[in-house]
Amino acid sequence: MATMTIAALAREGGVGVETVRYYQRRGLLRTPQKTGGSALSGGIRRYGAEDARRLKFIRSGQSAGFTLEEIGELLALDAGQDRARARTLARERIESLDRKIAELQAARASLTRLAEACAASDAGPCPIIEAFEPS
Amino acid sequence: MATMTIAALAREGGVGVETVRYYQRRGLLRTPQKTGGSALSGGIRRYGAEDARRLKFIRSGQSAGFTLEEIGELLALDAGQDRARARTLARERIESLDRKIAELQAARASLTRLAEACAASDAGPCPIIEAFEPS
DNA sequence: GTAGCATCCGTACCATGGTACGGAGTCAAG
DNA sequence: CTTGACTCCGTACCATGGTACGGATGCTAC
Repeated sequence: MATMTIAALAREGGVGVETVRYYQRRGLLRTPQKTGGSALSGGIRRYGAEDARRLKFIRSGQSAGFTLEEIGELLALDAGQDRARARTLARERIESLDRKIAELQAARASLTRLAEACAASDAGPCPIIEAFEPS
Repeated sequence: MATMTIAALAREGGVGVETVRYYQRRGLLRTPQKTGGSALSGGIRRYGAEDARRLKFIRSGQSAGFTLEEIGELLALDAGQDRARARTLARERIESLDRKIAELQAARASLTRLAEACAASDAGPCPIIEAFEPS
């Protein structure tokens, strides 16, 4: 249940070794006991499927726009089972996602207009700035 | 044509004075000549509608996901009229926006599922992590 | 038993996009 | 002609999310 080296774990999660260590420092991933090693020094830490799952969760949370701090809170809630708080976090994040999506769609529309206008004629000023102006 | 103080310009653009200065340092906004001032010292810089327009463009560009560096390039292109490059930038950014929008929509769907599952029962583990797992 | 990797760990550094500080100068009102 | 708000400018600092360095140790294969 704990067979991976840190490099294998990082590969599983699609991140670098240094990033795994960073998440450990941030308290998002555990730092397992070292196996082997002579009494008081050395040894290698080994990771298992649960660590990989957590790491993947962190990445998913990031792409959902959570900060690492919020992800930490979600992970804590997962353990503590504070359902109300979890629902609140989820709702807030959904609202924030909706705002961001609308914003990006508006930006996309502006840019599309720009590209079309720019492609339509080769004379006159390219309406880059105009495409962004409050329409 | 150049009547605003830096604070008025900042207010117009919905940013802070320090942010305007930062954009000047980054070369995104001009730093106009000082008016008044005794020969070699002092005076106040004044800004006009064109500056406000540029500032708003910067903010729009940011919400479209351009970095300040890319915005700088767009502003330069606006002057230089390199239409091909402008179109390329716009196309790339649209593709990037599409990817990002799809990602956020996927995240939203995940979170919605989470919230529903979490609301549906008050027993068992709240499926926070499960909602994010590769579905 | 040693070469040649990988791991461990602390610490330093990086990019991005600002925000704050502080002292000197400026300007408008009273 | 002073007070008080604003400006100017350099420099320092901040948060976020990493990335890099380097010496000591560990592990594995030959």
